[in-house]
Amino acid sequence: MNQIKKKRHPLQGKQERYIQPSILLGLYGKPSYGYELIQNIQKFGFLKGQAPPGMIYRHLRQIEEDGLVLSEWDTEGTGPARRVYNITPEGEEMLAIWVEYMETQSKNLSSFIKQYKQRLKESG
Amino acid sequence: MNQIKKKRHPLQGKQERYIQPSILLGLYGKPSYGYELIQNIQKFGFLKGQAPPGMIYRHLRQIEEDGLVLSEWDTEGTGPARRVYNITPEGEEMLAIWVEYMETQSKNLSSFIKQYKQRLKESG
DNA sequence: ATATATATATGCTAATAGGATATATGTCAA
DNA sequence: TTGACATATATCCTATTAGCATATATATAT
Repeated sequence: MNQIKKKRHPLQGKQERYIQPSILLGLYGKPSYGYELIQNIQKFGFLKGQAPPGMIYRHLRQIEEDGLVLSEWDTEGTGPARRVYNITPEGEEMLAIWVEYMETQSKNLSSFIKQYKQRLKESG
Repeated sequence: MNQIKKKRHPLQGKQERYIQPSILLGLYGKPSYGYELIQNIQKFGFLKGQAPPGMIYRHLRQIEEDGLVLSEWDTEGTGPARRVYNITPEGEEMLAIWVEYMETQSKNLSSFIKQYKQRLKESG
């Protein structure tokens, strides 16, 4: 009966998974659709395993509502119809903002790790 | 009436703020207490401005329940009594796990940024 | 006396994630 | 030709977390 504890475990809980910028970068330069993005987005490494479909589709509809992407049905080709997304100029701006933020995070993380190792050495 | 939109804005919404590892590193090698940690934790750069007190105290009690820290009241000295926290061995282990995770995130972020800049150059 | 800094704590609401599940279409093999 | 499977999108419910306000109390400075 330690599921309760496990649920509270920080590294099993909510982590920054960068789903929105991953979707935007996945669409940058090349239109795509939910199912394909699910396969591609995990390559960025922020998700362990496959991206949960429900969340990807929710994100896609949300960012379309926010004007970051535009979709249209693609009934051509094989298989079920696909809702194909294109990034908008607003979406590209948002991606740039995300990248700025990620650069800051990356620097903060490096600095944090450095400080940790310093203190580890001192106490070791 | 665009508060609704603003609330949904990703970079104004939930970001990874690394409060738990920041508290743990803040206690690593040196006991401290809530009010002091609030001042110190912002130096890591993950929070814009001051850390929200309510969240810090909630985190502290949570991680004590999880066995990562131990507290005792310090009624000596000036001002109101302080609940002084010490990190436990379990807390140090958890911090090490956090740092591992943060190293991974840092690498993923660098890689993401690199891919973004590559595609920007191609389309530019 | 009273305003301010120090110090901890709780309550309420909104946002997000997790996970299951529903629905539908086309392909392929027995 | 039917049943299994891959493709593809979408929604529902609950648990977790964040955001923010506020309560409470003590010491210090004016």
